[in-house]
Parts: sequence; C-alpha cells; structure tokens
Amino acid sequence: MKDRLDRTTWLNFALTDLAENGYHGLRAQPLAARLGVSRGSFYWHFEDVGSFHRALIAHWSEITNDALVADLATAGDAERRLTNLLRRTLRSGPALERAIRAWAATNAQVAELVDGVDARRIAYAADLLQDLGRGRGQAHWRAKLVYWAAIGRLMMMSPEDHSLSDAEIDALVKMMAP
Amino acid sequence: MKDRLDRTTWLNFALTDLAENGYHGLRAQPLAARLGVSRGSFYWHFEDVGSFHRALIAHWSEITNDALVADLATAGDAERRLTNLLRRTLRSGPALERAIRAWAATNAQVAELVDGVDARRIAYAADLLQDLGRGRGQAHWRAKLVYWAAIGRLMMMSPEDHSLSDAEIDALVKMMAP
DNA sequence: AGTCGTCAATACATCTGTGTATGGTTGTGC
DNA sequence: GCACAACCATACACAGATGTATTGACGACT
Repeated sequence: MKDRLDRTTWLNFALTDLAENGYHGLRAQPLAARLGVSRGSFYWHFEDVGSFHRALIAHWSEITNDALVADLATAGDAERRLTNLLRRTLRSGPALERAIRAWAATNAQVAELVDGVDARRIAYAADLLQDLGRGRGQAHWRAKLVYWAAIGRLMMMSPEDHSLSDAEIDALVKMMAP
Repeated sequence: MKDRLDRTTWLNFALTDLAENGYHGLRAQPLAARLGVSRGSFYWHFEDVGSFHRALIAHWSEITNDALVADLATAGDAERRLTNLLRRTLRSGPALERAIRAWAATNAQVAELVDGVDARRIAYAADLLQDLGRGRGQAHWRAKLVYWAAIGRLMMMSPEDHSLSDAEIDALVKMMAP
C-alpha cells in the first residue's frame, strides 16, 4: 500500500484546502473525508484539532519564511530587487494568503504568526528603500504603505481589479524611491 | 414587556458580534445565547440561517453606502476632502471591516457585496484625484493603490503598526496628487 | 372583554463534528 | 518469519447546532 499518509502530507493538503475552502474546513472530519480516509489517521498524526492548527500555521510560517529568504538572496541592485519583489507580491496567487488572513482575524495564535511574517517583509522592503537613499523613518513608513497595498490588493475579491501593468509597478517604484 | 426584539435589533447585534467574534458566531444558537433569548425568536424573524446571512450583509451594505454618501456630501475642496477621507479610512476601527472581509473570503455572496462597496469607494477616490488634476487612468490606479493600502492596513493584526501621523497622511496626499 | 397579530419558550428529531478505545493491516529490522 | 512500529478503520459516547411544531404571553384594535 502506497497511499498512506504522513504528517506533512496532511499539512500540505490542509494548506491547499485552506486556500480553496477557507479555514472552516480545517477540522478532522471534513479533511479526512476529502482525503478519503477516516479520522483514525488524523488522530494518529495529531493530538487534537487545536494542536493540528498549531502545527499547520507553524508549517505555513516556515514555508513563507523560506520564500522570503529566497527573496533576500535575489541578485541585482536594490531598485531591481524592489521591482521584482513588487511584481511577485502584487501578482501572486492570493488564495492562500487571503485565507490565512481571514483565519488570523479570529484566531490569536494565527494572528501572532502572520504578524511576524508581516514585520519581516516590511523590514525587508524598508531595507531596500533605505538602500535607494531614503532616510530611516521615510523608508519604513513607505515600506508599510507599499506592503499594505499588496495585502489590500490580495484581499480584493474581484480578479479584474487585481490587474497592474508593468508600467504601473515601475511608476510605483519611482514614486516610493525617486 | 419592553425587551422584545425586532428584526433590525437582531441585525445590529449580529454586526457587533461579527466585529468582536468573527463570522463563525453568526448562527442561530450562539447569537440567541448571547442575546439571552431562545432560538424561537431567531426563527420568527428569519427563515433560516442562510437568509439571515443574506439579510445581514444587505444591512451592512446599506449602512456602509450611507456612510459613503455622507462622505460625498462633505464640504471643502478636493484636496481637503481627500485628506479627510484618508484620515477617516486610515484610522477607523478596523474590527468590523476586517471581519466582513474575512467572511467574504469564503462566501461568494458576501464577496459580491463587498466588491460593490469597494468599487464605489475607489471610484470616489478616483474622482477626487481627477479633480486634483490627474488624468483619468492615472487617477484610477492611484485610487486603487491608496484604497488597497487602507484595506491592507486594517487587515494588520498588530495595533502598533496601524499608526500613521498627520504628516504621513499629508505626505501621502501630496504623493498621490502633487 | 375578546380577538388577532406579534414575539418568544420549549420539546423533538436530525445532523455534523469531537475524542477515545480497540482492533486490523502493512512494512521493516533482525 | 516474526516481532514491532506505523498507519488506518470502526464503533461508541457526547456535544452543539439546525429546523419544525406546538404552545404561551403580551399588546393593540374594535
């Protein structure tokens, strides 16, 4: 038998389910049904629903921080890296991030972790803006502004309003770091 | 007996509960418990949970659009109105809007209504930017950007990162409509 | 005073989900 | 080839929510 599950398989499946169906489906019974197994498997891998949730957000946090580390290793000067960062975050598939933030709105532990991720990303953007000549305070509030826009955009529910051309992103970079 | 409830009392209470506890509490049993009545009252005023939800988002949409109409009637020139709009939306209590958007992430009907509210607000901001001399296309994408930032900000879960000084808001207005 | 409409409590059947206990199946090391 | 660990199914008791049906209490209108 090859179709047995391990812990990270559960977690990865839960992330895709979270992106598609929201956090209300992140429980033993619905997930097991979608996976085609019984809850016996769930309760083998996880103590209870609460600890499953903790494991899941820890897993998401790891993945997300890995992605940021990859960003940090991107080559190029600061302006190019900022442009690339904006292109990626202003165009990425919004489903999972949106679902995580919807979850964070009603769960303090999720909120705390999301908060940490946000702070790291803002600090990264602020560093880039400082490299482009902005003062420390200016760089930080502009970084917050751009990051807020990225998050606000992915919270929009109509896809047609997500569009942003290369020219508009370039203009945004120039606006933030002239 | 004066402590009997009518339909709008239910809806208003549901909105405060939504802001405080998220949309997972928007059901007959928990709401009735918090209101100190039985579910008999709920099922008198509403057909079922689904139609209650529809009534609730319609109610929110009305309230929100009324607020926008009030904004539209604000006196002053375009720059002052834009500054006021930003001060209000960049500083308002974020709980209800955040909860509504968390709800919209997993409910198509809520998403549709939120979408309409967003479009109206963006159009209003774009009008103001056009009054300040921006071209039509420029005004619209800058309005989207500012609106995204407002939404992204209220999705942030740590209160200390919400702060934005008057000077920063003025700088934002100058940045968008120089 | 009596009737009707409005609102709410209670009781019931049903559904979905939790957590636990117990046993069964599959693979791996010796 | 066997013992053990990893993994999963099944069954049970329980909790919370839904929706419906029935009954009851209050107020207004005539």
